[in-house]
Amino acid sequence: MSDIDYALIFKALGDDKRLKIVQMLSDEEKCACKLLEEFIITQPTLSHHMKILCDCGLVDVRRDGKWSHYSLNGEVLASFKKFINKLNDGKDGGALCK
Amino acid sequence: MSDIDYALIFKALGDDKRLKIVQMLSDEEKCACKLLEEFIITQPTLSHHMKILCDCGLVDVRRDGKWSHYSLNGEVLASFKKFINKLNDGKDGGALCK
DNA sequence: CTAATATATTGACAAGTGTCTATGTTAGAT
DNA sequence: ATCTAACATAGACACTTGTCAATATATTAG
Repeated sequence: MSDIDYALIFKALGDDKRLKIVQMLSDEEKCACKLLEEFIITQPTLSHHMKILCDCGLVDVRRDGKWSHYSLNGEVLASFKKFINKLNDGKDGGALCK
Repeated sequence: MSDIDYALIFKALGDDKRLKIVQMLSDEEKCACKLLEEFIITQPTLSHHMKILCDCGLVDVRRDGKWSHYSLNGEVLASFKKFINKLNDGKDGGALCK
């Protein structure tokens, strides 16, 4: 259930276009053709990016006839947020003494 | 002040070793030699990874004689968390109607 | 000064990545 | 079945990346 590879998620988001795609998927799912309109890349390139986003677990696909609808996976996103929010710099008066 | 390239931060964290380094820097700064002990990589390779982490803004260096002490940059980390926490899947009863 | 220690820089190389064109696959319309 | 639309897959290519050995720089000790 929690075989999440966080480095893989970071790597997936470490590309301008994929990061923008994830932001576009925030709050609402979108089909590939809608996503494609926002970029000046070919359809196979978008398909490649979506595969990377799906492989890391952050994005789900819902097939509906000819269309592929992509959305953020709520559980993985929540775990990912949790992972990042646990990081702490030691300067903001936390549990550590100076 | 907020010329933060988030994709660059994601890219920096998209490597197993760099992600582990950032976790090691959570809560307390560490010098390069301490970090190096945890990995089976050469010193130049660690130096290369630290440069990438510093270049994206997430990590700061404090030079102290022969030693370089690395720590997480609180402001960038906070902005980064904020950026990620704004992402939302549209399924958890947020402001959206079904 | 010389020597040693901690770290950074350079140059090289194999492996990985983003992109394209071409082709394949699947579903709906005619 | 044929055609078209939406998407995926395969192969190729330039570019980037992680790694190392070798070298350079900077600081401290003697």
